Amino acid sequence: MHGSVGKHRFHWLGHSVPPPISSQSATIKCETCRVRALSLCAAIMPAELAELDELSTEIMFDANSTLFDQDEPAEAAFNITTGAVRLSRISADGRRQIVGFALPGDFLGLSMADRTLFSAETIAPTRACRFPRKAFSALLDTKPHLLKRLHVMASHELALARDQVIILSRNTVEQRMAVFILTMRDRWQRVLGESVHVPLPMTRRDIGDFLGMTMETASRQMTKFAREALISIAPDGVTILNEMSLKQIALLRK
Amino acid sequence: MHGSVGKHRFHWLGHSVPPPISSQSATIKCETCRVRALSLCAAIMPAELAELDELSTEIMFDANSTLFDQDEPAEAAFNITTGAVRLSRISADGRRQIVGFALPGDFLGLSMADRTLFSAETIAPTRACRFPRKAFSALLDTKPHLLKRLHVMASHELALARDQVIILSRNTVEQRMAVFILTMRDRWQRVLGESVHVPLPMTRRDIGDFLGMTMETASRQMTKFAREALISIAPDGVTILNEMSLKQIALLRK
DNA sequence: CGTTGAGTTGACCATCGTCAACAGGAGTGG
DNA sequence: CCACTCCTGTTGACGATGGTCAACTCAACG
Repeated sequence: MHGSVGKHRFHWLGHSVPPPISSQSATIKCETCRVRALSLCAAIMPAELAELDELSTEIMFDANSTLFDQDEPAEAAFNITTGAVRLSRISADGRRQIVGFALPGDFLGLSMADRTLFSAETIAPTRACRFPRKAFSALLDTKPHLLKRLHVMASHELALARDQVIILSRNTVEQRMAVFILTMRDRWQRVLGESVHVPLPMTRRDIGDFLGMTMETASRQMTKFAREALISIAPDGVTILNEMSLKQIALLRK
Repeated sequence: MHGSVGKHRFHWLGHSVPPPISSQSATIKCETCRVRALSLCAAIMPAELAELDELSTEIMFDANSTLFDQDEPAEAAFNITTGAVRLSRISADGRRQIVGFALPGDFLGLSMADRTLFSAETIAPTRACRFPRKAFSALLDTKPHLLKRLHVMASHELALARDQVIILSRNTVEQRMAVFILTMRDRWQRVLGESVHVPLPMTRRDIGDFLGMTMETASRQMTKFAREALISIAPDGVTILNEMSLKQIALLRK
C-alpha cells in the first residue's frame, strides 16, 4: 500500500546523531544501549548482557518500511531504539484501526504469540534491536525474572489499551486530541528529556485512525487549538504553548 | 452505591444446579471443577491439582457484591465458576467505563499487579475460586508453565481490549450492539452449550457503559432489533431469531 | 512541470446524546 | 395488605457533534 518514500524529515527522532545511511545491520553492545533502562532489557542483569548481545541484531529501517504484517507467523520481537513505528490492525470489513505508536524504548512482541496481532510499519527512519523468536523464547525459559518482567510489561499494555477504550468511548474529539498531545509529550520526554516540543511523525490520518475520528476532524481540532494559542503547529509536530489549558480540556467533563 | 439487593433472577447462570443459600465458602475439588478446562487451571497437570486445592477457597457472592475495588491492594485472584461479574474503571473525572464482563471460566488477576486496575462487582449470584495473591505468586515461581499460560491469557485479554477499541471507535451503535449480542452468545456457549438464548444479566446502563453509548441508545437499539425480528427480548436476556442478519449488521461497513 | 499525497477549510446533515415523561416491578414501612 | 419509593426500561423531541463530500494549497519528487 505504501511505497518506500523515505522522506528523511524525522531522522533525528530519539537521538542526536545522524541517521544510518544504509539499511544494513550493525551490532550495538547492549551495554551502551541508550534505551536499555527504559525497556524490557532493564530486567537483565549486567552479567547476562553478553547473552543478549549474542541473541540480538541491530537493524535499521527507512521510513515507511514494514517490520511485520498482521497475522503472519511471528519471527522476531523488536526493541525500538530510535524512530517511531505505527501499529495497526485491519478489521474484517477492511477498515484500519491504529492500536498504538511504538517509540524508542518500546518493545514489540510482548505477547510471544505464534502469530502477530497487528502490523508494524515505521513512520520515520528507525533503529531496532531484533530478537529471533525461538532464541528469545528459549532465553525466557532459563530466566524466569525476564518472563515476569515481560508479563508486567504486557499487563501495563493491557491497562493502556483499556485507557484507550475509555478515551475513545467517553470523550469528545477535542478531549481526545488534548489527551493525545499530552500523552505523546510525556512519552517523548522519557527519550528526549523535558521539552514543550512534541514530535508527531505520523500523518493526520494516522492520528485520526488512532483517536477514532476522521483526518478532517483531526486537522480541524489541531487548527482550533492553534487558533486558541494552546499549541503552535510545525511541520514535524506541535509546540505546547498553554499546557494548563490543554490539561483542563483533557480532563473536562463533557 | 449499590445495596445488596439479591434478586435471584439469574441464579441459574453457568450451571444447572440450584444456587448456594449461604454466602459461606465450601471447598470444591479442582478435579471436579466444571470450568477447569476453560480456564487458567487447564495448565495444571492432574498430578498437581492437590496443590491448587490447598491454595484455593470456593467463595460465593450474592448479586451486587464487590469482589474488589479499583486501585486497592490486590489481595487475591479469582476464577469465576458460575454467575457473572462486571469489571469497571472510574476515570479521573468520575465517569464509569465498563471494561468487560467476567463469565464462568474467566480469570480475574491475570496481571498479578500490586494493585487492582478495575473494580469487580457481581451482577448475579456468583461462585468463584479464590487464590490468595502471595501464595499464588509463589506457586507461579515454581511452575513456569503456569506463568507462561498466565501470560498467554493476558496477551489474549490485550487482543480483546484492542478489538474493543476498534468496535468502539469505528462502528455505529447498531453495529456495536450486534457485535455485543453475538459475542455474549459465543461466550455463554462455552459454558451453557449451543443455544439461541443469550443471558444478559447486566442492566441497559451497564451495556451502554460497555459499548460507549447511553442507556437510552442501548435500549433503543434493542427494541429496534426486536421490531426487525432479529431478536426477541426477555427479562433475563435476548433470544436470537435471525443470526444471519445480525452477523451482516455486525460486519457491515458503516 | 506534472503528479501525488498531506493538510486544510467549507457546506451540509445524520447520528446519537440530552432532557423529559412515563410504565412496571420489587422492596419497604405503615 | 396497601401506599410509597426506587430503580429499570422505554419512548419522544430537540439540537450539537462530528462524518461526508468537495475544493483547494502546498511541498516533494521524478
